[in-house]
Amino acid sequence: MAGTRDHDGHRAAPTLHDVARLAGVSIKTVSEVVNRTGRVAAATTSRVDSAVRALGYQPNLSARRLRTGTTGVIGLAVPELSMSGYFNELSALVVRAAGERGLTVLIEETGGTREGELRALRGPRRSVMDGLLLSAVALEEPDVPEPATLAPTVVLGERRLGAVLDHVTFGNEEAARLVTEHLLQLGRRRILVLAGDPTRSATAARRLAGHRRALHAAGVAPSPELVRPVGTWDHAAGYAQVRAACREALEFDAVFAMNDSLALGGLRALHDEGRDVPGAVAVAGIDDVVDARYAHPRLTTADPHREVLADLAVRTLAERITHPRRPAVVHEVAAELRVRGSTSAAAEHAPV
Amino acid sequence: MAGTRDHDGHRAAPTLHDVARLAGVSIKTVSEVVNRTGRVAAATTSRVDSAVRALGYQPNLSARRLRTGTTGVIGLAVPELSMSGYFNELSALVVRAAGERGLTVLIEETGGTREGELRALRGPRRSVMDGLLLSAVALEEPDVPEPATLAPTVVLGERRLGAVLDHVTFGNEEAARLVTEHLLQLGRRRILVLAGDPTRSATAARRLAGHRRALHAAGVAPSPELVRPVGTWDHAAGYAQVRAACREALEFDAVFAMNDSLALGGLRALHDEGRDVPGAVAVAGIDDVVDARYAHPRLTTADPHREVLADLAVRTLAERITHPRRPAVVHEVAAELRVRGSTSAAAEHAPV
DNA sequence: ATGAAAGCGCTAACAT
DNA sequence: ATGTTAGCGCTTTCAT
Repeated sequence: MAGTRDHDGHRAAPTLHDVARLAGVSIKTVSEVVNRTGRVAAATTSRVDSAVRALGYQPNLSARRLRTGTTGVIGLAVPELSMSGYFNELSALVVRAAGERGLTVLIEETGGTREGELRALRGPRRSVMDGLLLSAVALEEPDVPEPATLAPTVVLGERRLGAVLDHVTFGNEEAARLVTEHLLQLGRRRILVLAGDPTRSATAARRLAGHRRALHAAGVAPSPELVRPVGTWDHAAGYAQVRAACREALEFDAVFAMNDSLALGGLRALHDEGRDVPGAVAVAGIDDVVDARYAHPRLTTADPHREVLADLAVRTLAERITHPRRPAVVHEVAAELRVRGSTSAAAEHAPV
Repeated sequence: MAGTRDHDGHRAAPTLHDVARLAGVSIKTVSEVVNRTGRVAAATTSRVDSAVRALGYQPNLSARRLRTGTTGVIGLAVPELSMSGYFNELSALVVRAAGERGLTVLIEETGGTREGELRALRGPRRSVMDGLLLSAVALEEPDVPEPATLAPTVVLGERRLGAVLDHVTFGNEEAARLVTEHLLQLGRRRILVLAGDPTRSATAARRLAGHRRALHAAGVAPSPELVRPVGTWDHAAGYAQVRAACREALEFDAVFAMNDSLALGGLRALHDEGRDVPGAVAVAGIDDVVDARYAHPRLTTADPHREVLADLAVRTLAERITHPRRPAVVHEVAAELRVRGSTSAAAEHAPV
């Protein structure tokens, strides 16, 4: 019989013990066979293997973790898994990249707050994971616990948590600069900015900085009234702000959104207001989300190369897990401008 | 000193023992204080609490699980977390709903294959989770292990895994019927169907059945050439099939896509082909993805009420975890038609 | 009200 | 080549 029944008639999962008894060997031998470690005689191995199959034995990862500190589970903490957009796509890619390395991903939302990020960084959930990928937006350097205390951690996004932790970052400032430069080159001078709060989000701060730098380089004075704050970085916020700007008769000939969701919301608002895109208003975002490529018109944006980023992040974390004492590394992935129909009518009819 | 240093100078996480020593009590007392269980004197409690804070103690969930079989981690196994679309939004909602109940979500991709789903159902990862939410598309009833063997499991999607497991399903057939009826009422008779493989996906089979039922009820004969197979249910596939249909000069006055990603891809293809939507071709999908509401024109679709679904799923699983022996339950969430501009020009200018 | 100790399933010294 | 056993951190009976 596979396993033992508890008083309820419920069957407990078979353990090494059960397998050992069935195969007539010691549990150590079973452990070695299961993990393909140590040298076990071929005959014994196959006997154990069939016992494993007969019982449907599966190692208990909690027990293994308790003993060895390893589970094959890594954590991914993001501000929030909104319905659509960057973190959603990123986590899909992280799950994929992790899966390719035999790792499973535990997803946590931090809400983008200091408390949430601290909870991810040192909360009890850490004890089931081998390492953590943290998309930090609120955490400040002094919050980071003494490195020796910290289990393997890789920070995603702006480098802000000191030189102690590995970082995989994306050129946020560069991306915003590229997009803004592109709009300026098209002759646009009144660029509406859909901007996250730079005091609460490092990403927002970097992107705003890049935008300003491009304006400055082109000799265009920044107009405070063109910067429209958004709380959440989603379609609804982009729609609301652009719609409001139109109603207020604010003059603008371009929209630079800090991400594609905002841009797509803004695009929709412009349709509803009857403004021609890109004729009257050019629109661009950052992220190169899938839906950007299928919008009407297609959305010009900066591609952060999320696949590269996700793969690099998982690889860096895997490295850190196997080599906890190596010095911290920093990887930066460059952004790439994708010009499409929302800024250039010519680009709209190029091949997909 | 917080914790002990290992030979490497690396600091081990503090344990109940460390806290007990610092507070001058036994580890049992500490355990009771940490879990707010049993009656401990107020003075002792506060002494322990400050020791916990001083050391930054965090319970080791692997050890707890080993002892009690509980971690606060649940699994979510989906066919695949594509870049955008249904499962993406669903998992975001599940993570949210789980978070509200203090649960964390371990995400797994099954690839939509029998092996992948079996792996999720009985693989070693189960030993770190309290329960599993399984979006089964390939698994057949006989694959399901004897229920007594199985840890808490709730199946999402079509009811196909017998009466043994809890199911939270969505009215797939109903949804497809609603959408098709709507298109027929508009006078459309040549409906192009972007259809997943009904032999490989139960969802596809149900949706196709609903579509056919609506056709039949309206006395419209189904035309095999109008059913275009798609491998993946994403934008690219929808784009490719609609584009191909146009090039082949296939006549159609509507597109019914089995999900919104396909529909949005198709919509883009129609733009590129210069077909008027909804004038020449009406387009509708299923899922009510965020981007459907911001597409141009806005996409008519069937809303599966994902929030309700996600919440119900998590709640059902939580119930199952606390009451393993209760009889299995089935919940079905009804679909709701959302008429928008992609089928009705009038609807396009209604309030968002 | 608090403490001592067993044992969850596993790995890895240490024995044989 | 295989077996015995300690102990990872925790909860929980059983004593006190």
